[in-house]
Amino acid sequence: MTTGGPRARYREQTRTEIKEIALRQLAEGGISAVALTRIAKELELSGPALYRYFANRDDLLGSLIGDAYQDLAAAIGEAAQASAKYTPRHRLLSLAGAHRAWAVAEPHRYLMIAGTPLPGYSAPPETLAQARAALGPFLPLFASAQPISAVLPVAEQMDTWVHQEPAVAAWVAQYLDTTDGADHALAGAVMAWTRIHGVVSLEVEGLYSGMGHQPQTLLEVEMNTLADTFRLG
Amino acid sequence: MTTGGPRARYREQTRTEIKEIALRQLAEGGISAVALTRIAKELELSGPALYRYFANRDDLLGSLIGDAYQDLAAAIGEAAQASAKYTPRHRLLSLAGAHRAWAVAEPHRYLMIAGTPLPGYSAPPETLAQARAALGPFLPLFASAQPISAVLPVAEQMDTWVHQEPAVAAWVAQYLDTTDGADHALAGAVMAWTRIHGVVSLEVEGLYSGMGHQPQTLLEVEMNTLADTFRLG
DNA sequence: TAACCATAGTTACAGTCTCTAACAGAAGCG
DNA sequence: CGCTTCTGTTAGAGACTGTAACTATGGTTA
Repeated sequence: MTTGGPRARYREQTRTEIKEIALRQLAEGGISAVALTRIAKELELSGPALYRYFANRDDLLGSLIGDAYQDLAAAIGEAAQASAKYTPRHRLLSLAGAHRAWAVAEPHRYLMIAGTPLPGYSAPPETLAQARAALGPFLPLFASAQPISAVLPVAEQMDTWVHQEPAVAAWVAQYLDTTDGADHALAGAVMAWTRIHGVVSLEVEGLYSGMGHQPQTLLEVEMNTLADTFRLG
Repeated sequence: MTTGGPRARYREQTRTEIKEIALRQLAEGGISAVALTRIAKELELSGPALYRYFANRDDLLGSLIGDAYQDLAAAIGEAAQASAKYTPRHRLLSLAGAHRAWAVAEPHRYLMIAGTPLPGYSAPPETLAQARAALGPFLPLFASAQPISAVLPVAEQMDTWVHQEPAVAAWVAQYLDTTDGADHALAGAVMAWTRIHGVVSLEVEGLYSGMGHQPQTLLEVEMNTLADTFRLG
């Protein structure tokens, strides 16, 4: 679609080069280490030239955030494919493990999407879709679940949500054959996401340092107890 | 202790004035909005004067982080006192609610301690103690718990931890009369902390926006299921 | 009381960074 | 071939952190 002339091609290539250097800076020094001037220097360009490719620094970071979301969603999607034939409980552990593995491998990118939001940055509408792409593979695991009654308050809120917003219903329909059990599926997905984020963000932020447990083990326990709560097989 | 002459008093007062302005900047624009030059301008001082009071920007932020930890720990401690006579399950909900209430009331301060770590900032040793002060009140709730077997992997890791590090044993002893059940207590506290962080950080970071549930409800469900897992009364 | 000196403040400046303005050259397109 | 658009340049404004060198002041002490 954007395959215009050779000019558009060159433009796209320069954009990716810029992003590659930005990713390296991100990996080395965190988000605040991403500096347009130093990227320009490395490309042997002069500072303002970069503004031909990204409107400003937030635009560049937003692009990185979008890529990161997509990568994470892809990693989870692959795990979902690979584990499709196993039990829901097994698949839940698999998806959670894939989520954590990605985050641990790319801590700064994970923090960019799951950590403190940028000061003035407001996520573009696509972000919502990308977040839902990452969450979607969790839905089928809980579709036919029979959660214990303690979960009902959340399931009820999910029920009204899916009935009020057609976009949500459409999203759920992508991952579920029937819309039956959408409330349980959404409740399970949100709770899984929440617990995974709890374990993984504390690990990646280094707040578990000096504590005597392995995040991997904790994550497995969290997912197993969640599977119990939803009475997964 | 630091009550030296009048000079030390004035110094301390200026430090708190600086921190007050910094807190306002933090509340208004997040951590990146805390700027020494603008603090100086507001105090009608010239920029470099502030370096008499804080070695550098990280030093100032570190001081704010320490205060925030202490405030959060105090809020949780108060909730523990106020709910001391109730059931462990009720107390767990109470402590979690206090944690969340503090975070929602002071989102930027919460993100400062629980969010993306500062680039070059490495927490001073006191931070560990402060984190443990916030976690301590959770310990007694789980001291005599009989968790389901799924939790055992974590409890075992906690057991070796408390046996290997005397500092941890001492910390646990502050909140538990007996060191019996320290493994369950630590496992429960860490899991509670993890789940609370999961819910609250997603809420504060705005990642729940556009989702059809109330964080408060979700937090209660998370704590109730945790209480189930530990078979709390 | 007078001298002293640590402290709190100053200006000047170096260096980094974002981003705008004005302009120059070159590649593509009709 | 000429026009236009895109890509790049230099110059510079403005915000920020942090250092260096210097000055004034007020508490402490002989």
